[in-house]
Amino acid sequence: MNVQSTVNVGPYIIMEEISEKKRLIFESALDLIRERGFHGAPMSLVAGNAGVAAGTIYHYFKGKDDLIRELYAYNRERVIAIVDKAAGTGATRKERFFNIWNQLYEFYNQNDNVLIFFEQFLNSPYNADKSPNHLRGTLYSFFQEGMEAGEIRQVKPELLIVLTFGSVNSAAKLNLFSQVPLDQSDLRDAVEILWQGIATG
Amino acid sequence: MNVQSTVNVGPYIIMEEISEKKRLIFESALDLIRERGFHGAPMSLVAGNAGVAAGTIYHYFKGKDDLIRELYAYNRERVIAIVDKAAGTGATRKERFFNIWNQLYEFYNQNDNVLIFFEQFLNSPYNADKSPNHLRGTLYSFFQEGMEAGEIRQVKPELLIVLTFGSVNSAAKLNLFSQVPLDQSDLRDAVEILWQGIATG
Amino acid sequence: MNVQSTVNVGPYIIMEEISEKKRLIFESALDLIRERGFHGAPMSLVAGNAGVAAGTIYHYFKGKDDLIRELYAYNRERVIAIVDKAAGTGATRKERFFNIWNQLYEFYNQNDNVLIFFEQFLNSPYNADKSPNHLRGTLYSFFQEGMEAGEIRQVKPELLIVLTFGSVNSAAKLNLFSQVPLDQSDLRDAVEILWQGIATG
Amino acid sequence: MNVQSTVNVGPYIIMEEISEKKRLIFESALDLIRERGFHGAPMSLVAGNAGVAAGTIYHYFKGKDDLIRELYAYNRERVIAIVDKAAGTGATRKERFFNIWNQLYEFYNQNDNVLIFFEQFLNSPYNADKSPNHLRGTLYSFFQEGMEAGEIRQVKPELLIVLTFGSVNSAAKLNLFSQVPLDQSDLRDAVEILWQGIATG
DNA sequence: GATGAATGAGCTTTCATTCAT
DNA sequence: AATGAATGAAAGCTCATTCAT
Repeated sequence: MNVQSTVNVGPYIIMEEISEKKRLIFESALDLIRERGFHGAPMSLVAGNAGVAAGTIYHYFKGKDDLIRELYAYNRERVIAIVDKAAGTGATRKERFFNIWNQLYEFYNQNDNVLIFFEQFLNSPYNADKSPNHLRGTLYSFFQEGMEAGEIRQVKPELLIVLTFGSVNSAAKLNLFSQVPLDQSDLRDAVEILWQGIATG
Repeated sequence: MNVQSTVNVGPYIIMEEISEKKRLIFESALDLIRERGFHGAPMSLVAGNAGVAAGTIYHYFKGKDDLIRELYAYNRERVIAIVDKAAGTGATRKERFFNIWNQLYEFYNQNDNVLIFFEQFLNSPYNADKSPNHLRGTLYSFFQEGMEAGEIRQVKPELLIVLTFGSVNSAAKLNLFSQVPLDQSDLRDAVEILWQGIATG
Repeated sequence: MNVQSTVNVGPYIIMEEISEKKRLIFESALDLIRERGFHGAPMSLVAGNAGVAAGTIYHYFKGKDDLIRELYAYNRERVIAIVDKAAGTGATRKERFFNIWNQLYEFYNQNDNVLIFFEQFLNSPYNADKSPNHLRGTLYSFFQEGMEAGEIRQVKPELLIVLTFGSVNSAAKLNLFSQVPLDQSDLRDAVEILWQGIATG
Repeated sequence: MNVQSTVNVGPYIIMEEISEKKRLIFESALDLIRERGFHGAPMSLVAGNAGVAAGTIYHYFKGKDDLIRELYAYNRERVIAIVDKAAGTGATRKERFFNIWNQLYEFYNQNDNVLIFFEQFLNSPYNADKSPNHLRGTLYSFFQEGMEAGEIRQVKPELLIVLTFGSVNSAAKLNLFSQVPLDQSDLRDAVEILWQGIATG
């Protein structure tokens, strides 16, 4: 099955497999965009680095726009899966929050091409309305329930969501791209700053 | 004196004047990039919307790269000027922090073309090393002095800087581009969350 | 017996059978070319609309050129068959001429895809020398004999042939593609105009 | 003035001048299409044979479609001008008809690229409705007045128009592209056949 | 015979840049 | 300084054709 999407299999949401060719094209595009931006990722190069002919991409995607958008949807699912999994691990809400933050950080840190791609995509005309994403879903419930339990400050959940993603992104970019690498202690600082701000008392 | 740069005049950092034509070109480029991305801002359109001929741009800029980079430098100065000014207003450190955050938010909220441009630029190949910016300067001293005074948590100042900018950006984008507009109360929440996280006791 | 050609079987010229697949491919190509021109009839679409795979066409034709040329040859035979049949029906030469003209008109009127295809083909590089067709054969003899019998004006038979086909085509295209539909009376006008011009006395 | 169109200057309809570059591009396209068809006339070749760069064409035409359509409109005007001029020369209606037919024949005979282009264009998807052209205008009035004067058979004028053009085209193509060249006597035959058919008495 | 994924040459078109005016 | 016609490299994409299955 080539269409990237999700299916419900028992209690878990899993990503359907994507064809090997599609994965190669995704990987190639992701790396090129990270390295050279949308403009520096012509279809010919995406194809070349993926080891396929230029025309082959058009069997899997309607065009460059479609490729970019599917690339985003695919990686968005990866991030959602990380949040979903981390949100289920930990005894306390605080522990679960720390797990979410740390797992996201770890993911971006090891997949800086996704991090860069996301930021390029979200602020580009490909993402027509430039709306932030992930505003619904697990994280929304996580914060809402925390507020109901009196553990989280009464704030619009969407605000908490974007502050969380913003915090992870800022830390990851600082570590990856500046002369200021972050060690474990710095990361604890970063997540504690956020938690202390959003937790009650 | 067309080259955009900064000079120290007594205690103030001021921006040198830029020619009217340059300003028109900047404005045109900023709007086009916001609306259509780098890819949708060809020099001919930048020129057209600025009311000049295509060739004219090349009297002011070496090429498109140069234009983009100068556009960034110019707006970076605007942001620095806002931080510098806000950092000097307020009785307490907390007040000054709130002013900085709010002034930045206000600026991005009223200049979403700058916000979008920044995010596109910083993650693009134009910004070769993708290094976050603003890591030195007024904000650095602001946090450092706060730590020395025991009012700010002992954390790498660069981390505090990116978290601050990240927080402002996240809030501004949420307000501008989502279906979740932020009112004054939400904004107070946002800045308080951050301050509570970085302030001691 | 897939190769399309003609054989003489007794007094009749008959078309050899063509395979069902070939017929489907011909029909598909004819309709696509009529609707979208050569340029809008890619092999993949021809195959798709014929209900076969792209590769299958290459079992029946050497390539697109070959397909087009065979398509022409096939329909040329259909037209020749119509002329041949009509030329044998009618008591007088005039009656037979009217039958030829009317049968041709009827054929084109009911097969506008053939009409359009012919005009596209004959003026295209597929028909390298752009030579008009049907210059020999039944119609040639028909006119020659008419001249010998003193019933037809002494003119180069080829001229009479192209004027006849031109007259039928012009009328059919007027009826099919303009806002000026032709009724039975108009058709009689058309053929009478031609006959009055070529008949003696 | 670059836009090809017509203006009324006193009693004459004249064609506005078109720019030299445009004329070169038209000429190049016409020759290539004649020689190789639409498919064999890529923009790069059209440009090359016109002595301009590929991009230059796009200063004068929106795209290939636009070029083709303007090419048609331009040559259509040339043909209309010929008819208009010839229709005004000659003492009798018959003389004028002969002049129209002969001038048209002469034009196509000397501009076979126009003849071939017309036939390709009219039957192609460029001419979306495939409607025959020239159905109104000078020729329409010519036949209508002839009928009112009792000199021309009572027939739908549009039918007479397409028969006239069809007759000229058939003769020109026979002469140009077959092994049957037409001499002056043949041409007189051709036009007399038509006139005898459409004239009364 | 039949398939359709894969190929890659070649198409139309865009656009940063130049330069004669 | 200012113009904008002209350039031509390079982009996205199509499609006739092949070939492993």
